[in-house]
Amino acid sequence: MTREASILNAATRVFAAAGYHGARMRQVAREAGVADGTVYLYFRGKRELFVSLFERGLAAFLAGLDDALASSSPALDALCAYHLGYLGARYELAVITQVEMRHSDPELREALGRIMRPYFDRIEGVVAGCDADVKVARRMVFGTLDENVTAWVRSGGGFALASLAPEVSRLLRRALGGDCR
Amino acid sequence: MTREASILNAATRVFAAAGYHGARMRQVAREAGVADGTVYLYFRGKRELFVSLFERGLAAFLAGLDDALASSSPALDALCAYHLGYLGARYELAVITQVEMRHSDPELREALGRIMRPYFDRIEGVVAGCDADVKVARRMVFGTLDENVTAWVRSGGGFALASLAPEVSRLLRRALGGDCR
Amino acid sequence: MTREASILNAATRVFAAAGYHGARMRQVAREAGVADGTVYLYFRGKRELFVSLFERGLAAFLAGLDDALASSSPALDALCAYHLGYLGARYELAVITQVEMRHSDPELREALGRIMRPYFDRIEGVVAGCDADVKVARRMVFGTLDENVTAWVRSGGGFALASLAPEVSRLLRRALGGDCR
Amino acid sequence: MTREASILNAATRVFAAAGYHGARMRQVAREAGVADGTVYLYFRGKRELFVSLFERGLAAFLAGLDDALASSSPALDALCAYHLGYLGARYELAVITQVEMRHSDPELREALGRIMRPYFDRIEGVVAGCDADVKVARRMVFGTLDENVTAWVRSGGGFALASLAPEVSRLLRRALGGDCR
DNA sequence: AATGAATGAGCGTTCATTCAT
DNA sequence: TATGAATGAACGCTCATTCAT
Repeated sequence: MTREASILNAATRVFAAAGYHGARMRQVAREAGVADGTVYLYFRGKRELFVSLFERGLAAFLAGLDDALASSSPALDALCAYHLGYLGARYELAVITQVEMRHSDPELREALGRIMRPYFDRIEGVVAGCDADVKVARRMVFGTLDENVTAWVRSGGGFALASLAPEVSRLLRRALGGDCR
Repeated sequence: MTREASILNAATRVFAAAGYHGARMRQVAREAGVADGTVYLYFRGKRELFVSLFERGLAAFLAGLDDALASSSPALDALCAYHLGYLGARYELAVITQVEMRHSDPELREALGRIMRPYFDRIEGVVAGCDADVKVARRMVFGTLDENVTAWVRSGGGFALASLAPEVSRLLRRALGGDCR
Repeated sequence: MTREASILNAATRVFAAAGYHGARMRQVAREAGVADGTVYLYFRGKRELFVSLFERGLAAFLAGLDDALASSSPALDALCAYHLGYLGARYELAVITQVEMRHSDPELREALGRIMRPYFDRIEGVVAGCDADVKVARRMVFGTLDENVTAWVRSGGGFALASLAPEVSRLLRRALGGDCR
Repeated sequence: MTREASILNAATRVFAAAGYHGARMRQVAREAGVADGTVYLYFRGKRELFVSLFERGLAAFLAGLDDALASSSPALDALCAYHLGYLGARYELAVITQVEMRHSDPELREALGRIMRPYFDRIEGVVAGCDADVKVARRMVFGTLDENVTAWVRSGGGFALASLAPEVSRLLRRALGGDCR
């Protein structure tokens, strides 16, 4: 594993456990097995480390999403199953997503918003053509998925997140009208 | 206005403007027109101040909710209109809700979860009897409303939040099945 | 002694012993008998503390200078005796003056230059009317005095600085022409 | 140009621009076109690099001084003209001299003092035999020259330093008595 | 000789909270 | 109750130096 990967792995654990503000760069370094200063050779600072983490997490998520949407239908079902399945298998990533995505630091929030944009676009692509305002529909889809992830995280991962997919997608399909996808 | 109310008002402004971590107790005191130490005569500390704010905000919200649900139907429509109308008229409260509700501090998060519980119960009451898993349905309703509030806050209040209510409730009604309420 | 005075006293010792860059705010606080944060209640930061020190040191110096010039003549002799006598009795102030007055930090240097200006003006007042370019003369007077202080500081205070005054002023008087003051 | 010379050249620029404390070894290496570690093959560390710079600067200065003193008289005039002319043509060297010669780091200061010794000896040789204490006279000569260089550096090189030589040496000659050289 | 990735000690400053008045 | 001066623990980041290659 490269040093950069070690640091990102460590950062995932530390940010998930302590949150952005509670996370200590020293602990990231320690858990990555590098010196404090080494982290700064790979990332400009705490914020860039966090944003990188988020960015790569979403990039990996999106990379798999395309396959999932291509190989299964209806697209909405595939999306729900993928979203819940992906995060349901990555508790720490889910925690980071839930806890930190809505952040009070304006620059950080702006960066995270930018990163999420491509996912929102995919969702809008999926709901386009349904009998629904595309933005409201997108917010419904994302909000519903996200709120279920939140509940799962709040429960400490106490149930199988992926098992919610059928009911979630059934309701969403019904919401968006019978024959849009 | 009592001193306690002054402090809570000031805290609303400060927390909304700067977020929980960015907020300074000194500024709360200053804006409330009291000395630094005085805040601690009314609230145990920063966290309790924030939680109190949140608690009272939700209590007021819930107080009006009952009337709204009683005076209009279907209940789901009333709920959506009320949620979006209430926060759409209280930008700072909406900011606080969105930005800070999912928080990394475990104790704080736990407290906020406890506070939200009664609202979740009302929503579950509204969706009970529908053809849907009650918890998933509740998460869909809240997640959808919440995500629309988030979008509104992100836009800086750039549109009329309440105007989304018809479309939001149309989709939610359809999701939950024709004849549940 | 007020807290502010304690801090300035401590700062004098610490800056003299370690220089600006070597000085530690923690040690200033410790020697002043206050907590780290207390220093920042009285001074905005390290630089302002240093500049304040310098400023007050020069203000006190200038306050006495007027009396000295008024009560003895020729003015040039009075000036030399006062300069060498004053710093000769204040080793730490002399160290700070010598070591730190020409500083590489541009903002700091600018501030120190501004502070010195009034003294330079007095010197120019003393040499005005002599058969000499007033600026060059001022630089000669100050440079000569200053270089003798430097030598004294370099020697660790190993001789009586004030005892140089007669020879210094004799040479300076001769330099500036017989009958200017 | 040898690597060592490249490094010294780069160091001159960097130290002059940023001062000793503001200078970064990395930038010296970068400007010299070598790797960070390479600097340490030629100089033990930052301090030795700075001292070497100073040492060679003064050595070159002194090498020319002998010729100047030999070829022109009176010696004092030659000295002044040479000092002001030399530094007036080497702004960066002048900056380094002014800003850093009186330094708070005790070891560094001691080293710089040792390096200056030969120049002081030459000056004392020039003023020996005058009607003046030789040390006080030397300090007057050096202090006057140095203070004029300081003023020139403070002005950002805004006038011709060498043009001050006639007035400076006129005053110094007068100070030291008519017939010493 | 040369490289440059890695090190890790070190520090100015902030701010929630306390407590003597 | 109210004050606000005082506290002091806590932390992100820098940078001179090292050393395996």
